[in-house]
Amino acid sequence: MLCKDTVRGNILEAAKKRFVHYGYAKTTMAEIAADCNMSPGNLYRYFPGKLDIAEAICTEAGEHAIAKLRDVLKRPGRSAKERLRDFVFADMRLTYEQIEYDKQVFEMARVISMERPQFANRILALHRALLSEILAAGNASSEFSIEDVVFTAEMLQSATMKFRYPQLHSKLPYDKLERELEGVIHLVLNGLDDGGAGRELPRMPKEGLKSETLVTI
Amino acid sequence: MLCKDTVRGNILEAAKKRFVHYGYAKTTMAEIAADCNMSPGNLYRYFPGKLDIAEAICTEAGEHAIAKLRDVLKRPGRSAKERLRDFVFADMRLTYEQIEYDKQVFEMARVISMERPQFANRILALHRALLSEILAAGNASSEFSIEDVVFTAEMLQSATMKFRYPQLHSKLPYDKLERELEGVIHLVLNGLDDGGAGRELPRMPKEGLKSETLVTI
DNA sequence: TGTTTGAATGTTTTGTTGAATATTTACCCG
DNA sequence: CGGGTAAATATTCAACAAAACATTCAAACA
Repeated sequence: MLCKDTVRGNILEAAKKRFVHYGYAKTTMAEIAADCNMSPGNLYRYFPGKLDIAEAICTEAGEHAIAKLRDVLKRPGRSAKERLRDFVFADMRLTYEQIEYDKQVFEMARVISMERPQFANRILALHRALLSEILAAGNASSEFSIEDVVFTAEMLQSATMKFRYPQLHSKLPYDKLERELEGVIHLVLNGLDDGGAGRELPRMPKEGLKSETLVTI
Repeated sequence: MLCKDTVRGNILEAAKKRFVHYGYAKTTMAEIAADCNMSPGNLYRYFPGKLDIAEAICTEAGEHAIAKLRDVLKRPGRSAKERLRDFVFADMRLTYEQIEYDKQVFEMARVISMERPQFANRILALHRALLSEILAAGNASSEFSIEDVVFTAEMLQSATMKFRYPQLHSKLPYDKLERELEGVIHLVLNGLDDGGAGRELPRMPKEGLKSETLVTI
């Protein structure tokens, strides 16, 4: 959590409250300063600008989410494949809930990834590291025999990107997303040879799905 | 091609020239009409509105692209897996070139998918049908044993969406995209068991790639 | 009667201006 | 000096007027 003891932490706390409640754009530096009993100018002694305050908040939140995902992997007695499924589904649910929960967080995230492309990269790198861990564990248990774990993790991240950036699938409701992720992860885990995505999946009724599988850009 | 003999085809030709050269927004109905030696009002006898002209043009272009992809599948002596690779790579190259080639086409496509969600769905359905053909052929040759071809085609489309909607990967240069598609399609064709994405791929030097695999939203 | 026109209409875009707000700077205090 | 302020400046935003435009329609045409 953001430490309230330091001036810097104090600022972050105050800003976070405002950003989450009123949104990034609707929050002024003057307001944040007032909440901290200081003048607007003084904020610039602690952060280069407004965006950097938001970035610090989001970094903290992102790392917190990664920590949660790490917890998911701690569950004992799961095979590597099961862990991989656990992971991607937990991941999708986390981000989806985050977005649903409030639009303000979403706004912040969008602004930051627009203005600071490197921000998302840092979070993605952490995420990729977890994927690598899963794959490496699968190698260790002889469940997989993956030559280049890091590269494969990158590819997995690529294949499931759609389920982690809800901006990209705005129009798809959660149940359809879940169905797609189920199919994709099955393809990845088993390949096409063993019956494709269709076998042994908990299937949904099919009518009405075809024409709505769209990512509306 | 858009037939220049009919009034309707004439309008489409004129509009296409303007849209491609000046962009959708910067083209006025009056200009299109002037190019066809008619008054603006008369355009509405042939199309409900400006957007419908653009939609007709894009539908034609989309079907043309699908036809090209169909040609790719005609190449003899390829296994089903090879055909699948051929297909997705040709597809990516086609759309990428289209976008690179000029921003105006891109603008049109975006406007249409915003205002006419069903438009993209129709093209996606055609695309999915081709995927189904490939899978069915693979079943016929015993290369695959896919139970539900249509569902699996949907999943494949989902997994490779990123490579077909360049909006989503704006920041990735073509060679990196190709590398990712290579990895993803390998995962899908062979699953994780046989060495993951890393084996037997024409690999690139790895430095500098990690932190740029980002979809900047 | 089937086409075309071009002015009329209402909507969208564009341009402008003043106010809000982010950021900087010069200055104070202990 | 570290820690702060408050006024000065630069940028962004919002409201509103003007212009451009898509669309409509009554009239002309053939």
